[in-house]
Amino acid sequence: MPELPEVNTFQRYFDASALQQRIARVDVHDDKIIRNMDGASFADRLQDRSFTGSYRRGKYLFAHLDNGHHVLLHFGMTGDIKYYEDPLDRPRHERFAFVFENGFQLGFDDPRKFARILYLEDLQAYIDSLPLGEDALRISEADFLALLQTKKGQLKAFLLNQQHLAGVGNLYADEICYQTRIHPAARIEELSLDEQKLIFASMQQILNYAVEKRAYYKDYPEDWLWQWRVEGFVPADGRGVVKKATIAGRTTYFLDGL
DNA sequence: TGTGATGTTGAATG
DNA sequence: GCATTCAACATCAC
Repeated sequence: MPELPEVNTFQRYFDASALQQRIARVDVHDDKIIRNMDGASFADRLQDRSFTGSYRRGKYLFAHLDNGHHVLLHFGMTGDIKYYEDPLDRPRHERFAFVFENGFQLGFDDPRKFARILYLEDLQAYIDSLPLGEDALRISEADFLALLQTKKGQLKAFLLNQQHLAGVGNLYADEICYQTRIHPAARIEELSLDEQKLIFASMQQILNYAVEKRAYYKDYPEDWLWQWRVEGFVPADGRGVVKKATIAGRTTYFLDGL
């Protein structure tokens, strides 16, 4: 699930549950997703610390610690967090959990283990090392248009590239193409200025709406592609037919025959 | 049983 | 240096 709106929802959940509490210990069941140290070291670094805030950029959530360091939570394809007290509520694929002194814990669940957890002493150095583009909901229209001028290639590849723009993933990229009625394989160097502005406006509208709905997709409008990712679907305006193909290396549902 | 899945990275190629 | 393609990562669900 985790694209920008989902990670935004995780952030709100994290802020509402995990801040300003002493971490009594960290239980690490599987340290595969902790990428820059082993589980014991990670637990050692976090013990007796507390989280004081968080910062999200794209799909990256940085948890701020009271010593000025950060913990990166990147959810990969299947990451999730759950705050609970009863051990019976432990997520099935919990890889580690921050155990707070109030008896509750924040478990990090991740069946596929594609998540990336890092203990960071220098947040900015890490972001610079990626490098990570501006957040898709914080970039200005002027900067977005200027960025587009410097790139070429397929629209969907651009939207998915986190170095250019951070936060849009496979499903929201398809949603943007669907709602703008611009083909995901369109070459960005051939888009008109109006089309470029339309993409920006649509991206803002879609991501803001999803954030507002806390990424609860069942509340998404019927005229979104979201629940119609099925070949053969014809939108209400009768423009095109939904087709499935691989574009920019990812499974893509798009309107064919525009 | 085989296939594909909301992400990222690194290697190879053009 | 860019853009593109593909394999790899690991597990589950259909």
